[in-house]
Amino acid sequence: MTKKKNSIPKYNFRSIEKKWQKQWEEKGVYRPDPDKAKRPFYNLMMFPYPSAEGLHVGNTYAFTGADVYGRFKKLQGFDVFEPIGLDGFGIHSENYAMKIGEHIKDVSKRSEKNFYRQLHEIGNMYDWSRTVETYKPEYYKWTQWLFLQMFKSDLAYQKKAKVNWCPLCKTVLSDEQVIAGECERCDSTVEKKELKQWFFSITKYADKLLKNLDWIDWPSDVKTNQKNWIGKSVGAEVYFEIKKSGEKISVFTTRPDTLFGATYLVVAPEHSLLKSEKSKIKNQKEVFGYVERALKKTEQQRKNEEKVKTGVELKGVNAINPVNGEEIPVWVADYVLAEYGTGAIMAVPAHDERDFEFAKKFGLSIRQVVAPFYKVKGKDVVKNGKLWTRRNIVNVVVKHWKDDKYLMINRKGQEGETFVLGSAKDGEDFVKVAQREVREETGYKNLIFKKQLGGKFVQTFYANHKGVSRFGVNNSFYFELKNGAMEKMSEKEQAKHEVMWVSKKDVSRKLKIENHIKTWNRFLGKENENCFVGEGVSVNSEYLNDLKTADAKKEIIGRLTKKKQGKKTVDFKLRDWCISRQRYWGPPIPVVHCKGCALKKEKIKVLLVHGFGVGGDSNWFGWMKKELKKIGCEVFSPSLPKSNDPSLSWWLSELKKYSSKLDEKSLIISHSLGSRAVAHLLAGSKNRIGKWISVAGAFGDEERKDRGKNFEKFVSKKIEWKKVDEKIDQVHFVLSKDDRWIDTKHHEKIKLSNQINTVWEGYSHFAKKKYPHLRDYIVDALFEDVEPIAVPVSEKDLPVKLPPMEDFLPEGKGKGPLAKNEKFVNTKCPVCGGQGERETDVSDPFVDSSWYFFRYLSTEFHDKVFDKKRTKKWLPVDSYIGGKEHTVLHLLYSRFVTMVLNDLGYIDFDEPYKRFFGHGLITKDGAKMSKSKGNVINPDDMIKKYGADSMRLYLRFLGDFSQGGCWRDSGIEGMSRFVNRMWKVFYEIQGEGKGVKIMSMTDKTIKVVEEDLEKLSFNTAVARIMEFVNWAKENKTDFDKVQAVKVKESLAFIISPFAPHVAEEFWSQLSHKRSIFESLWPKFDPKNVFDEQIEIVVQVNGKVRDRLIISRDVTEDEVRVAVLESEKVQKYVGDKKVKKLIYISGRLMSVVV
RNA sequence: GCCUCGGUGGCGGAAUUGGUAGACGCGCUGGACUCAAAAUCCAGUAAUGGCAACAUUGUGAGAGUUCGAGUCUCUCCCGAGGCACCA
Repeated sequence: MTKKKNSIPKYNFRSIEKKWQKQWEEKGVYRPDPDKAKRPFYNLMMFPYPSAEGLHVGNTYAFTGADVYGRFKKLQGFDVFEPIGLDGFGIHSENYAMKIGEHIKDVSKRSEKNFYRQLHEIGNMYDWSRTVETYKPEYYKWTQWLFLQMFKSDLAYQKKAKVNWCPLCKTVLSDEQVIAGECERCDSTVEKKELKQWFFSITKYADKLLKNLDWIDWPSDVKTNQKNWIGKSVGAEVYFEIKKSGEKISVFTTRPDTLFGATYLVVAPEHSLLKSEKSKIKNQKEVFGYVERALKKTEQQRKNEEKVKTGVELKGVNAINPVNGEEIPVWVADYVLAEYGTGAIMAVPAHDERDFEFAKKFGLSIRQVVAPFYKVKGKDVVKNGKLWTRRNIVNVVVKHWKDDKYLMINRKGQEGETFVLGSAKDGEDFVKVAQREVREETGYKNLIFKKQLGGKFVQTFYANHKGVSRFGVNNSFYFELKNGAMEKMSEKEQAKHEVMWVSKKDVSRKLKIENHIKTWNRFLGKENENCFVGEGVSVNSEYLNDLKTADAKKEIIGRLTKKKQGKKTVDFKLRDWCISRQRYWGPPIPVVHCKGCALKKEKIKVLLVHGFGVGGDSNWFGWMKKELKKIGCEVFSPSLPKSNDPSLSWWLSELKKYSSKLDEKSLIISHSLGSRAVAHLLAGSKNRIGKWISVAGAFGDEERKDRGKNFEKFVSKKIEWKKVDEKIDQVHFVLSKDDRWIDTKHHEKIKLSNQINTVWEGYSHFAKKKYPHLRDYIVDALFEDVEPIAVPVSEKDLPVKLPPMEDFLPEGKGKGPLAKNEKFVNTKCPVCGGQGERETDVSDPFVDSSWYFFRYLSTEFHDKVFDKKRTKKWLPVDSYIGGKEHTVLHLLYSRFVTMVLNDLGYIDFDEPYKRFFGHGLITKDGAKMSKSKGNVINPDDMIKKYGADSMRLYLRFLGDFSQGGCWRDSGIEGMSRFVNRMWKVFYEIQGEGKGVKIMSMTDKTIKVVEEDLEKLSFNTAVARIMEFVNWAKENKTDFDKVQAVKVKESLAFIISPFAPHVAEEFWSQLSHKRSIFESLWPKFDPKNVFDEQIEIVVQVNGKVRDRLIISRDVTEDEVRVAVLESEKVQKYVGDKKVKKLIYISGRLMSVVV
């Protein structure tokens, strides 16, 4: 059998792809040395959330796209690090597990395996020795570490807050996860719930997050998204005094220049003024009824009722405008939000649409304080903020007494017709001026005033006859004539103007002057200037008059600040980041709630009062004192005078020294006769005291009277229990049945309102040195009212492992499933060692993903979050590619975390990503792919059918990477054909031809593909490659030996980022031993990029008429000659004169005739 | 309502940033090979008119700037994404 020479092997993608994937992994081609790499390049892509359904084609699209870029960088000689991991914690995964009734742990295990298999098969250059999974303790140990750093830097805090609660997911959502009042995930209506939550103070970094956007290399739309989210607005706080109360109410405004136009105030339904001024409100029923209804509204209702403004006036409450002392009404309305600004606004209806609508609805006054400003032909006649010469101008529209015609005049010697106009002095009645002007210029005298046409507007103009720049403050009026009666006019006056009546239609045509066009438009109702929100020139504002908005703002803020009536402020829309999640599948927040520590912090004072015949440290007192000091109490245990013959008054005067130090949180412990003394002490005490624990208290009157006169007096004095009751919150009477001195019956007779009788056995009269049981009892009583404080778990105890739990379902009561796990909850306090309770919330999965890129390079270190040196070497990330849907949340959070780590000195940069690129979405049949629509493409099927290379190529080709595109089955079909064609062409080129004359194609292609790759313009790069293959095919038999190698090597290179397996196969066919990805991208020869012959387009009057093929280095003169000689040009030029010749070098010549 | 990005053949999409509109691919039409089909190969393919060379029109609509506009300016229409009573 003779083997056919140079037979073409079949393109068997299955075996090729497997072969190369295996070799890459074995040889570690994609494992850069993290410490020694010379040209590090961190090519990051957003790690996926591993759904159980497996990799989505959308993921494939994103990942292979990022990989193309990474491979290109590798070919350029960079040590590219391209890691992958799984963002597996979170509600997504948990909900899915719940749905299919399996445990989340099992589901995750399976998903991980499946995902990693798929991620291998797409042929990316991942470094598989460094993966990161957020749900593994090795990882979340450091997520918890991050929380601790936040906690220590006062950036993590707990707060009771109204939060977004999703009733279906049974957890809290961040503002970012609420889309138009609905849960991002399950679309149920989000409720407001008051819960204690953990927050990160991202707002402390608002300014920096915003500022850095100025210089980071990100697409502008991503930047604007972030800018809007941060929502900085610069403005002022202005303080309004409430009349007859002295209380000041602060409002926030971005337009302090409109202060003179503030005609009322509005407060949010939550505003404190409603409480503080409650007594003054005359219509309380109405007001508080409204407030109650407003507060009950859900987000959904607010959304539905959007823009229908409601509100109630607080009758009897008036505010005083600080700039003019004017009294203005105060309203409550839910269009004012409590969370933004100060929860109160000054309403300027003339210049704010919401206020305008509100004022119109409730008949509140509207005052114009800003006039729109029109510049005439770019001439700005403002100097030092002031306009030059000012004129009040009156424009007058006059309607005929019978016809629908309007009065116009034509000034002799001037072009065009105008309405009657004149100027007025300040303070003059403009209506009268208008009438006067009409009379003087036209003679008509019976004018009826109809209305003013809109507010003032300002316009600059050049007063020709005076030779100065002026600005006019225009006022437009509309009059009707009662009849044609006229005044006699002098001939001189008559000669000045020609008067005419013009129909509505013609008026528009005749008007030439801007202010009259404006006037006319207002008359026609085309221009609504009642509410003007733009910037302009201040009017009706005393000292602000004639100032442009920007200057007026500065002026008013200056004045307010001086008089302490306001100040410049900045407000943000950004809120703190709520990280608590009441779910199971997340990293437990590493905090213990400890009462012991809270107690220590509070330094509770305890007074020990001993009994008959002993001292302050007798019996168990000395020991108890130590015990109480241990838990942080301040203990007094005085030895009372002459305890063998005790006088009540002596004892009391001694005790009073201490009782004056006690307060409502303090505790008194007394024994035996001491209790009796305490009862008297309390009865006569001025201050209230928290608790009293009386042990074996001697309150009876039948006790032994044979101990002396003083003692007798002591026990016979009656106790005023009623008074005692008023001074004490809680009383414990601790007794022992076998006490031979004390009868328990005495205690039963005492009936205090908060009295607890505790009777034990075997303690006799409590005269021993130690009673641990009593101590515990006392400590419990102390702890009862103490709010525990949050104590961080110590770093060496991390991770706080998520305990295995069979039942991980949320209950929806505001606490997470971990709360059900007593073994988890009960723990030792890391600070005091006492009994503590673990926090049962887990943290938001966005915390996991806010720092993962720090971890990849340090996965082998278990004693530090990351290696400083490596981080310095590789970060910030060189290229970050991911979905646009994360442009607000994830990117903002990770920027925040980076800034914090920078401030804490862990890193020396404050932005995590040098370059971010947001890719588009991939759709099917014009719709998003989703399981419910049944239009999901599974990458597994495609790889099986066409191979990873064809799929990778097709995904690059179907559209611009940043725009996304539409998946079509016929498209990948075509791409598969192309790959086969290319395969064949590669083998068909034998290099046995005579040589091809023009070889510029190779260099040109390398150049353009290189440029496209750098721009991530993958679709055009693929098109270029196709052109190259078409060209190679056309010339396949003509290449000589040298040319053949060049063409084949070039092909291997340009295809390699897209179809790495095929490229590698080509490369090895060319007898290379090492991977193509270990060699360098070919350099094109600039000389070869240009063709010898170029084509010059010839246009006549902008239309293409001819093309000249000409040598590359022609001069302009030579082109000109050739062009003018061209027959086709001659035909179009004819005998017309050639006006001009425009030459674009090497491209085009345009003949203008 | 506001902000951002888009609107180009039958379809996905190109166009050096003001300089040949429709690269490249899909689809379609015709042809070759085949008994036939698939695959493959060759040719054509914006519209209109013409046998043809060629001419005219043409980048959502209208206007403008320019020798020349898909690209710049203004007005409007449509679509996508984001924000939404943020003072």
